[in-house]
Amino acid sequence: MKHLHQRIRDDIEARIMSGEWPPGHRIPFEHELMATYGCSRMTVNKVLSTLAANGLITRRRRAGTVVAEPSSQQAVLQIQDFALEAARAGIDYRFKILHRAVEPIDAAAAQRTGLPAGTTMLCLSTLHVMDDVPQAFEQRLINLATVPEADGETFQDDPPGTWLLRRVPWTDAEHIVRAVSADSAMAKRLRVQTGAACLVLERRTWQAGAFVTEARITYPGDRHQLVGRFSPVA
Amino acid sequence: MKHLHQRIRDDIEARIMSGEWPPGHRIPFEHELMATYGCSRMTVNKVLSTLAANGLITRRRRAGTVVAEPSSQQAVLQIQDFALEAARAGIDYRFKILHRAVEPIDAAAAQRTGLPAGTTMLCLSTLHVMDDVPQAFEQRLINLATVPEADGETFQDDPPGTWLLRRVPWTDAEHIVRAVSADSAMAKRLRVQTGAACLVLERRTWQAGAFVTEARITYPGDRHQLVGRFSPVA
DNA sequence: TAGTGGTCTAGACCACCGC
DNA sequence: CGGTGGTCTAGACCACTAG
Repeated sequence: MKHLHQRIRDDIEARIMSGEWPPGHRIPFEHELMATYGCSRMTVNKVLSTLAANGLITRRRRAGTVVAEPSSQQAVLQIQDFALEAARAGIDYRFKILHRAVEPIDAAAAQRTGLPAGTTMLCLSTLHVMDDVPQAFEQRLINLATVPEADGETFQDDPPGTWLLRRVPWTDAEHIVRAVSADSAMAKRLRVQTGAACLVLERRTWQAGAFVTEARITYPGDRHQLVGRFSPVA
Repeated sequence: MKHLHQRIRDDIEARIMSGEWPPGHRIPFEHELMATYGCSRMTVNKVLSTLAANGLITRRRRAGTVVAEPSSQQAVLQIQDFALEAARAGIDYRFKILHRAVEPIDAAAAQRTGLPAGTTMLCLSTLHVMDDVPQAFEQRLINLATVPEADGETFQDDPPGTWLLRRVPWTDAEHIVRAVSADSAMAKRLRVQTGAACLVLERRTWQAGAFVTEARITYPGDRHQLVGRFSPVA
């Protein structure tokens, strides 16, 4: 192995993963690991801090370090950027803004976003098309109080999601994934049968507590899936 | 602020989040930050390493450190544990193993798991019921080569997923989320109309390269959604 | 090749908290 | 109270790579 802290980390991880050190098992103190691996305390500390940050172990002063209980399951899903995806696959990608308005939000949207009803937002409906096949329908709200420059933006080059991602850093996000049947309007837009199963991804983002945007993206169920790969340890 | 590295990190994060340092902006060198904050290089390095691990900045030797381009979007979804969820809500939860067999896997499963066709696995079909309403149908494969003790397990107290999570640590996982229409058999099991939109979550886990389990969980679309909250910065 | 980040040392002091 | 982890220092050498 190349680096000392890597060797130590791999070693400890292996013991935990193999079950040799089950949840609740006390891990050697830092000074013991120092002696074991013949290194300084900083090196040991870095390893253990990393493992703790990753949730593999729990550390408490005086009590020492123990193997953590397996955490609740999480799924990390990549949400594809259409333009990027298409470019990589050599596929033609286009998007079309079907609707654009600056409107006060309704009561339901107010509740979802935590903003007072009547707050005006930029409302956009966008259809994403690849090789002339509709791939997703996106309904988006953009908070003009947080992103005033969106008002004058024409979204000619980049779709709203990409444009926002490049411009506005976000600090918090909320995601909801659901399955719904397409109503007739959605079916027409996505060119599927009425009642066909669709995947709906809702995503709301905030920047330091200020609401930025909400996107509700509807994918035809037979054309899209969300995929994720995840390791509990970095 | 309490700790020096916290102050430094908050400071840099604030500059990035506010847009003062946009993507691509060169961050001061470590020795410059040392002087700015009057601390040692280790402290600065720890901060920048953390930020890099969180994807906020990109570091390259000789080239220096720059603010990272906003990463591709990710959704982190919590996958609920039925028993836990139900207990918290004071709802009755039960599960029923509908099918159990040790069988060689078919070609499709072999491809998904990366194992040779014909490998024998424990195959379980479980229905999850809350207050007498079916909430999910789970089809699971368990690799007996990795988890031999599953063979003798009756799954009387805990459903297979919970049992596995408690016993087998995992190092890698793959998730796929799709929307499908219920066929007649699934509709009957979940007590929905044939053709109703269902959310399907596929999850495959490995332990240090060895396949552990595959779960395909089908939720009625009108009864379930996956929810996640996420912050890009730890 | 020079300058950057990556790693590591051998100390130190402190905050916390279980005994 | 004493031992643990949390943080920090002032150095050092090394690996990588842009110029």
